[in-house]
Amino acid sequence: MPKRSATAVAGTRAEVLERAVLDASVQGLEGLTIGRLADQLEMSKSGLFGLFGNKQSLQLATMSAAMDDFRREVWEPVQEVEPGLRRLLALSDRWLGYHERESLPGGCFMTTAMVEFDARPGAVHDAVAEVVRRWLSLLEHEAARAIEAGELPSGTDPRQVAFELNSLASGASCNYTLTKDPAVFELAREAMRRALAR
Amino acid sequence: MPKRSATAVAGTRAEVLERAVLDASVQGLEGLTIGRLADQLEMSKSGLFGLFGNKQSLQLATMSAAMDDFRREVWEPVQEVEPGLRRLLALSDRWLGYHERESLPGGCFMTTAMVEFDARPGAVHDAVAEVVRRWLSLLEHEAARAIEAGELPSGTDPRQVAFELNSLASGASCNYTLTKDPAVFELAREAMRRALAR
DNA sequence: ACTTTTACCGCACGATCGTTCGTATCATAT
DNA sequence: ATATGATACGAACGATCGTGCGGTAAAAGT
Repeated sequence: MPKRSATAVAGTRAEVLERAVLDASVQGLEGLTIGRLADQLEMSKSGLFGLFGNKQSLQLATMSAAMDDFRREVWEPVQEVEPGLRRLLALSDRWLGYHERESLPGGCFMTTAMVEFDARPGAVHDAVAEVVRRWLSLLEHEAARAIEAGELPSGTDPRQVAFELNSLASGASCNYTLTKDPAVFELAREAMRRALAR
Repeated sequence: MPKRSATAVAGTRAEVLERAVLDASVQGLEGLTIGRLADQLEMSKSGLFGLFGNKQSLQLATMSAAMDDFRREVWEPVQEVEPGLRRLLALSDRWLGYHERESLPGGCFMTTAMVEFDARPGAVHDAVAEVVRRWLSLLEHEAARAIEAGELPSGTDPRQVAFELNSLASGASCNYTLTKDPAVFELAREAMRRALAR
């Protein structure tokens, strides 16, 4: 006797992924375990397994879900701010806020996945690399608009801006998760402001 | 029949830890496996296990060994540079150089351990937190000397400097390990110089 | 009303994990 | 020469991992 109707499939998948994102942010994508996940959701291992086919697909889907959440919570809200410097400032603030309110118990998901798979070949590595590349591209693009508009000195390297903002936000998140000292967010806010005020 | 004399015990331990550091930089401290380590070193699982008593001790010893290497390769060489700004600049350069020459296949060990254990309670978490705290303290102390000497504007927050340098170096290492694009080190060098030239 | 598909389950598999135990060999001290 | 402690070994343990198989009940299609 199935616990859910056929029309609730997508619902089940979403529930699993929601839980998986929380789990993986703490234990890592490799530390994700089908058995533990099934226990937490009070469903069978094989049932959960069948939803994804293999662990790697679960890992990829989990990362995808985490990225969706990040995009929804951080990127999309600042799309109403005018492009360029203003948007980068708003983004920095919202980005840090996302980590500050502990949206994920294990801190920045992208950083966790990146550090975990940066030196391991495979499909997950490639997916992580692509996600990071795209995110940095977005930041670069926005920085480029700010430069065009004269809001940043001409000659500024957009990659430079993107790298600095990303490193600072990532560093803040890790540091906070480790120490639970919210003061790092003020340090990061200040540093990101300075990176955007040359 | 033992393969090594009793006086070579410390040598065996050192060999194991050397290998463990390389392994853990890629697989993480949790991904470290006694069996795999034993295979690589062509010794028995139980023999290797006995050297440490339990896995957690192996993890702690491995991190300690990695930190020793980092201190030897990065921190100690710049002790001959005069304290303050000059030393911070030399440190930044040497720090990035350490990662640039791929001293560890998995990139920055401290970052790997930090991201892996930041949200998991236990002895390893506490050890990582202590290592990070001490490293940031060193950076802060050096920044404070630079401020005293007037090499950085008075009113500068040493914690701010330490946080920025650490985030940038860490970000550069992760990014490089993921993409193998050495250009990120130039971005990091530039950013660290700017963080030290206010 | 009957078939097919979907969604899930229980069970079991081989592999690998950390760990324990008993034992054999060497270095050293007596 | 003998006893002792350190070092490393092989074998085995219970647990847990990802995964495959066969079945069952509900939903969907006809």
